[in-house]
Amino acid sequence: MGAVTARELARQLGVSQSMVSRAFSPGASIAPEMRARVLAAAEALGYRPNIIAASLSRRRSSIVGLVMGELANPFYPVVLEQLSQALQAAGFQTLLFTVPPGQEADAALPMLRQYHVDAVVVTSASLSSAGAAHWLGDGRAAVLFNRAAAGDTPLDSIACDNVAGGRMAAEALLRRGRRRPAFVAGRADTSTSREREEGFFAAFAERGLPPPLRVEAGGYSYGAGHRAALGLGEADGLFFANDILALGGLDALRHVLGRRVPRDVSVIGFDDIPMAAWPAYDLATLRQPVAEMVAATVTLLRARLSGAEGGAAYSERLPAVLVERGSL
Amino acid sequence: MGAVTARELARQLGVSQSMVSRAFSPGASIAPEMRARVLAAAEALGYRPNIIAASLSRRRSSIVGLVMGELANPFYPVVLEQLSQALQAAGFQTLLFTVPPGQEADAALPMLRQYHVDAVVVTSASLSSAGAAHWLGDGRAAVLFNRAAAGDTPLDSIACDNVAGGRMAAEALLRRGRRRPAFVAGRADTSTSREREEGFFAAFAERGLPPPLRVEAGGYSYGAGHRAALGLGEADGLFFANDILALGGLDALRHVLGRRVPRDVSVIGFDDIPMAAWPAYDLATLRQPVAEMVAATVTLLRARLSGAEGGAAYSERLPAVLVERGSL
DNA sequence: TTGAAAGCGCTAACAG
DNA sequence: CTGTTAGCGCTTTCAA
Repeated sequence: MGAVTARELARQLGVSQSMVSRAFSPGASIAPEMRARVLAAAEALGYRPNIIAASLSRRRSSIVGLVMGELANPFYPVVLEQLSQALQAAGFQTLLFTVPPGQEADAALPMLRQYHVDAVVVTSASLSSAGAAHWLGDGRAAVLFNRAAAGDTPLDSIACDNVAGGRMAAEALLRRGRRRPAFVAGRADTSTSREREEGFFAAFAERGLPPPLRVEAGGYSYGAGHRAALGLGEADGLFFANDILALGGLDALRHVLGRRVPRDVSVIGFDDIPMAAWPAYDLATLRQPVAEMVAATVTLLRARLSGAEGGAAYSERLPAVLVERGSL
Repeated sequence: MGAVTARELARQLGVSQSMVSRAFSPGASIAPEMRARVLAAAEALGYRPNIIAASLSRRRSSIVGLVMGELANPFYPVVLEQLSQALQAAGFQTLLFTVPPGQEADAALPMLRQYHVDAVVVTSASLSSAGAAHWLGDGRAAVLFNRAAAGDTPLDSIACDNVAGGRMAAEALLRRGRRRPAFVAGRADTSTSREREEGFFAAFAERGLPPPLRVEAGGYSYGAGHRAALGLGEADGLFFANDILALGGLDALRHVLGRRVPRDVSVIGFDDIPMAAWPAYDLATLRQPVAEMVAATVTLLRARLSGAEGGAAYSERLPAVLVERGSL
């Protein structure tokens, strides 16, 4: 380990080791010339502060834990990439934990604690109230991304306005003159599916129309969407809880049930994953504003980490955008 | 920070703090009863060793840096998920770095050094010789996943046998009686594309057949594959450097060029991403043995980290499997 | 087997 | 602005 330390560098410069530390600490009180001299020497010797040691001393790791499930849903790799890059840009590193789909993020918490991560972002998985309470009680930050906090759990959350999105899906189908709508739910334990369903059904109820059909796919996969669609032969307008389900449904409709889209049936999804735009699918959908959600998450994290501890849980809902494509 | 420390725990037990440390160190010399007593108390008080402190002291972080680009290619989320879970199971945590596609992993190295990660796994990006030398010179481990080391760089690498895979693609097309084959390359700077091409061309050359046509997509995306296929109107058998390119090509063939697959033209890809199996594509491909590659990577990492420093660079090539589907 | 003591490399008061 | 002095929480000799 040829790693040169601050002490070593200081010795060579004939200054105290503190000066090296200060040279690398943004707001520290150090003469500009001194800082320049130290940085130059550091550059020359290849010195870089040891973040592990700094973390121990500062009691702050600059590491954010990211808990993910469902990486198989193409929406999440996009989220992961953007989130990781935004965090990097904000000076955080990302410690990644993957949990099996449907399992709670709680399992990752002990590890996250041991690594003393500053904050945790949970996406495509949920955090139990107990887990959250334990975590927050420790003075750490936690943000749910694309998830709502369960019931009374006082957790920050950044997501898109799923209820409004569900309503927009309903309106789009109604504008196309669809009279026999149906909703394909994902897993009952995900807030996204529940909220989208809520908005979808509300739009029909408010117009005095009968409620749509409903089936539950039970998961978020192409195969689950495929199977779910098979039971919806008589519907003429299908709203799937997300795109990956919709793609599976679309193929079932066309290749198994022999129905034409959109002539016989309109299909609309949610997320706007890359595949939705492919010509083979050309799937209408509600686009989640991922970039804005990521930015909001990073902003929130910084506020929580620098600002006043506590404060009420913050929840932001960004609007989804209807993307009309050939399947509608 | 209510975090209880080893000293605190030791005080309550009336033992030395060293004993707490030993209780948590697998091979330490400590009486079984003592260990049990410590662990019980730890459990009761919610004590967990602070890994940051341990890392500083032990000069080993149990963190593996994972450098990725191209998360947009559906092959990599699968890799990421499996790799991260295998590493977790092996007692490592994953610090994730994403680099823009086409950029070298070198940019992440300084950060990785600062965090004193034990090893780095690079996938869907490459590591320059200079970067690798610098890294390895420091006594750390590095493994390329799904990449070959460039030229003389002495880097460990785990990948599938791309050359043999390319050959299998050629043979599959020949068995279908295709006479005007073409290869769609990805980026020239990726070893995967070059090796698959090599095997593909070799198969024709060995049979005294004229070399296939060749175009370069210039990247790994659906759109790049789509564009590349447009210039291949006269070919009757297309081998794409990977599946995501092939899917784009398939759509261009069918929806733009109006050619029927496989009647007019056979298409074959590489990787076996989930979408390849979807009915809308039903793409023949060469499946990479991801699980085996991941296992080999973890095994190699453990050997490098515990075993003798140095030793020659190790390179393992696992066989790809031909998956025949409707596009062939 | 156990305890004492010396760090790991850095940050953060506290004086000057 | 700069140097000195304590630690951060754990691992690891070295004696006992």
